[in-house]
Amino acid sequence: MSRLTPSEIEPKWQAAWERAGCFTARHDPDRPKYYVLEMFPYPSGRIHIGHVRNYTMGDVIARYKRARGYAVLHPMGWDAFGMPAENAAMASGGHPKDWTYGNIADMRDQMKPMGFSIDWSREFATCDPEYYAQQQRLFIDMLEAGLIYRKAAVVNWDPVDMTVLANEQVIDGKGWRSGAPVERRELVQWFFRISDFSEELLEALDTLEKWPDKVRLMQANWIGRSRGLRLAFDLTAPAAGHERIEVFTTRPDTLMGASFVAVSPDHPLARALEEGDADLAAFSAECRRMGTSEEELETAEKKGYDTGRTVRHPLIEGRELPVWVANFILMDYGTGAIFGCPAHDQRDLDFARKYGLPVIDTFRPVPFSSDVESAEQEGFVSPEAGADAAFVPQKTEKVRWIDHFAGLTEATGEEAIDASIAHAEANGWGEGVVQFRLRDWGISRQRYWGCPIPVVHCEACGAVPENRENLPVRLPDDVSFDQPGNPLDRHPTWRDVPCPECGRPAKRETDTMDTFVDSSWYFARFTAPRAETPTDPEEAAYWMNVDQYIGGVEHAILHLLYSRFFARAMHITGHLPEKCREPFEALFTQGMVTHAIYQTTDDRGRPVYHTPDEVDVRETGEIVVRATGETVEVIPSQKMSKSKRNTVDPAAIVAQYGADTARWFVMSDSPPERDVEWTAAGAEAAFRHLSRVYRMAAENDPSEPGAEAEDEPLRRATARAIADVTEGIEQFGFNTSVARLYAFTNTIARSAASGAARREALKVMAQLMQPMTPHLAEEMWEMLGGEGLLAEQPWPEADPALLVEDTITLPVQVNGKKRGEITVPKDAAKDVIEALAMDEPAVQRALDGGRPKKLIVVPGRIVNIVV
RNA sequence: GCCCGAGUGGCGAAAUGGUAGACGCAGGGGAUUCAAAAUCCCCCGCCGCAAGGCGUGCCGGUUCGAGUCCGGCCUCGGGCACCA
Repeated sequence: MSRLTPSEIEPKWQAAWERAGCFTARHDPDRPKYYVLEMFPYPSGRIHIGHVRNYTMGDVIARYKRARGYAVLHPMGWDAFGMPAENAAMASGGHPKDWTYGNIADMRDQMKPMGFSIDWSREFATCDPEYYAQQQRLFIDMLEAGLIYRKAAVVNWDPVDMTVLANEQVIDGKGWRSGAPVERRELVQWFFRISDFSEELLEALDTLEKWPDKVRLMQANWIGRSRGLRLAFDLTAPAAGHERIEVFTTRPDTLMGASFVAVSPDHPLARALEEGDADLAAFSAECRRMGTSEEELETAEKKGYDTGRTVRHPLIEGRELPVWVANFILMDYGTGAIFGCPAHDQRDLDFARKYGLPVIDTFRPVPFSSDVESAEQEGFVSPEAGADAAFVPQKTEKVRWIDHFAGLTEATGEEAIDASIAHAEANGWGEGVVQFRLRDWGISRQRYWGCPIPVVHCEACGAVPENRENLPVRLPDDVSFDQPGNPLDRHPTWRDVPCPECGRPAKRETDTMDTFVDSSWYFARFTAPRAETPTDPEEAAYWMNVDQYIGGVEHAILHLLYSRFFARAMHITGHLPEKCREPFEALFTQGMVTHAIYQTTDDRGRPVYHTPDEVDVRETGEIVVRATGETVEVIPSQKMSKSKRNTVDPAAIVAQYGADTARWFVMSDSPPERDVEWTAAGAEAAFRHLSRVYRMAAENDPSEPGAEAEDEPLRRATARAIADVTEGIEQFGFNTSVARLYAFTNTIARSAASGAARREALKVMAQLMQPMTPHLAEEMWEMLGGEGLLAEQPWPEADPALLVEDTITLPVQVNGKKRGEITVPKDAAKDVIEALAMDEPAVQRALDGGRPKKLIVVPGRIVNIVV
C-alpha cells in the first residue's frame, strides 16, 4: 500500500519551489499586486504553535492569491530589539546581539521546513544596522519636520538597582529583581507628536472598512475624543502664587453639585504647597511610590489629602469648596484638576463618603407615572438622600433637573451638556473645548538593546541631530551587563563625541528608541529592504499598501495606532506616497493560542514556570515536574508567552507527521479569530486524513471503468467543493474550508464514478488543498499527471451550471417549531408549497385541528404556519 | 477600575434573523483478519418504550420565527501607553 512520507516529499517540493523561484516577489506593472503580511515575530528562540497558526493563515492567503494571478509580496523579518535579549545577557552572560542572531537562526531553521511561500530574499531584522540606520534617518527627518520634541515624563525607578523598570518589571509595586518599592521619577525624554493627529486618526477609522469593528472601536476609545468645558475656580486666598485652579470637565451640567476640587499630586499647585506642608509632602511622596501604569493607578485605593485651601463656586454666591490632592487624578489628562460631583460619579461619591464631603443632587429620574410629583415617591433614593450608588443614567436618558443654572427642567444629559457649555460661553465663565485622551508617544528607553537616538547633546548648541552621512549611529559591541542600568551611559569612548554643529566636546544621547518604533514602519521597508533610503518611491508606490495584515488582537491599539501615525509622518517627510496614510487596507486579528501555565515556587517564594513538555500527568490527575516530581500549580490558560513558559513547540508534530499535518491541523477546527486552547490530540487524526487523500491519489487508475451515471453527480460535488472552499478562504473561514474538504474526500471515496472522472475530482482536490497542505498537493498533482508545478497553476473555477440544484427541501414550521419537511421543485409556486406543507402528516398532527391564521413562505428557505 | 471581545453536545466546532449541532475528535457497534495494526461501514445533544418534551452561559424583550437583534447580569480572555 502506498504510504505518505512527509520526510521525503516535503524537502523535495521545497527544493523544487526554490529552484523555480515561485515565491520571489516580482514588481510586474502588468499584473495586479497583493501584499500579505503577518506581524513579524520577536525572536524569542523557538517558534511556537501560535506562530505556526499565524503564518499558515498568511500563507493560505498568499498561495491563493498567487493562484488568482496576483504578483504577491509575502515577506518575513524579525522584531529583534527589546528587553529579553538584555535580560538573557544579565542572567547568563553573553551578548544581546549573539543571543538575538542565534535565536533568529534557530527560528528561521524551524520555519523553513513549514513550506511557507515566503520571499526570504527580503528578510531583515530590526537590529541590523542597515535597518536602524534608515530608522535614524527617519527620526532626523521627523525632528526637522517638528514631529518630535523633548519634555519631562515619569518612569518607574528602582532605587536599589538604580535603573528604570518597564511596567512588566514592577510586581505589586516592587522591582522584580531587587524587590525594592519602586518610585516615580521624572526624566527628560523624546516624544512623537502623535496627539497632533488625534482628530485625523479618529476620523480616518471610518475609512478602514476591512478592519474589524472591534479594533476600530478600541482605537476610537483609546483616542478618546470628548467635548467638555474648561473653567476656573478662584482660590479664596492666593496660595503659593496661584490664584485659581483650571479644571476640565465632561459633565459641566453637574456643576451645581460640585462639592470639592481635587488636583493631581503632580499639579503645580500641589507641588508648590508641599513646600510648607510636611504632611502633604508625605502624602504626595506616598502617591509617587507607585508604578506609572494607569491600571495600577485606577485599581489602587482612592486616597486624598485636604490642603485646607478653598475655592469659590463660580455660580453660587458664598459657596466655598475644599481643595484636595487625590491620588487618582492624572496630570496627563485635561488640566490635572477636576471638580467632584459625588451625586453623579461613583468614584467621587466613594471619595466623598470616605472623607465626609457633601453630596448634592443636580438631577433626579423623571417619574414613570404621570400622577406622582417626584421620583422619590416611586421609591428612588438619591445619593444626597444617602444612597451608596451614584445616579449615573445614560446621557440619552431624560432626567429632571434641580435648579439648573441654564434654566433646564427636563432634559437629557447630552442636551444639558450642550446647554451648559453654551451658558458658560455666553456668560464668560468657561470655554467649551475638545479634549483627547491620546497622549504623545514617549520613545526614550534607558536601555542598550534598541535603536540609538541619533542626537548629540552640546552645551552650546543644545540637542543636535547627528549628520546624516555619519549614520548609522552604531551600538558599540564592547559592553557588559554585569551591573544594572544602561551600558551606553558608562561607555565613554562611545558617548563622548564632538558636537556635529560646533565641533566642541559633547555627549551622545544614550537613550535608545522604544521597540514600537521599529515595528511602526517595517511593512514599508519590506517593499525595498536594501534601499539606501528608508523606502524606494517606485517600489513603495507599487507594493503599498498592505492588502491583508494578519496579527493578534493584543496589538489592536498600540502597534496599529503607532503604525498609522508613522505612515502619516513618513508621508509628511516624503518617504511614502499620499495613499499610504492608512497603510493597512484589511486587517484580520487572529485569536491567540492559549495554554495552561505550570508554576512552582523557588525557595524565596518567587514563581518558577515549567513548559508543557517538562511536566507529566500522573494517573491521579496530579501534574508534576518530570525532573523533580514536584507538584505544579496549574494556572488557567493564557496566551502563550515565553516568560510564562506555556508555549508548545511544533517541532515534535513536524518531526512525527510533517509540516502539512501541522498546517492542516492549525487550520481546522477552530475559527481563526477565536482563541484556541492547544491540545495535542487531533494531530494524529489530521495525519490519517492526509494519508487517506494521498492514497486515493496514488491508487487512482484513470482507465478504470465506472458507472457512467455517477460521473455527473461527482462533477456537481466538485463544483460545489470549489465554490465552498473558495468562499471559506475569501472570508477567513479556513476551518469551514477544511470541513468542506473532508466532506469532498468522503464524496470521492464513496463515488462509483469512472476512474477518469475521479481523477479530475482528485486534481481539483489537490488544487483546493494546495494553500493549506502544499507539499501533499504537489505530490498528488504529479501523481495525477498535472502539468508543471501546482504552486504555479491557476485556481480552479466552478462551472455555474453545475451549482444549480433542481429540487430543494423546505422545512415546515408550526408556530416557529419545525414539524416536517417537503421537497419541491426549485421554482415551485407559492400555493403549491402551501398545499404540500398543509398535507404533511406531522404538520396536521401539530395543527391538531387548529385553523392556520397565517402562512409564511420564505422562498427557498422555510414555511411557517401560524395558528 | 476603565475599554474591547468570547461563551453552542463528552471535546474542537457549523449555522445571510429561517431545519441548532455540518465537518472532525473521543466513544459505542459491526465488517475484514488466525490474531492484531491499518482500512472500511453504521450509531452518537439530553429526557422518554414511544408520541413527544427540553435544549446555544443566566434573566427579560423585539419578531410569524432569535445561537444570531435589543436591555440587564455572570464567567473567561485581551488591552490599559516601558512585555512584544
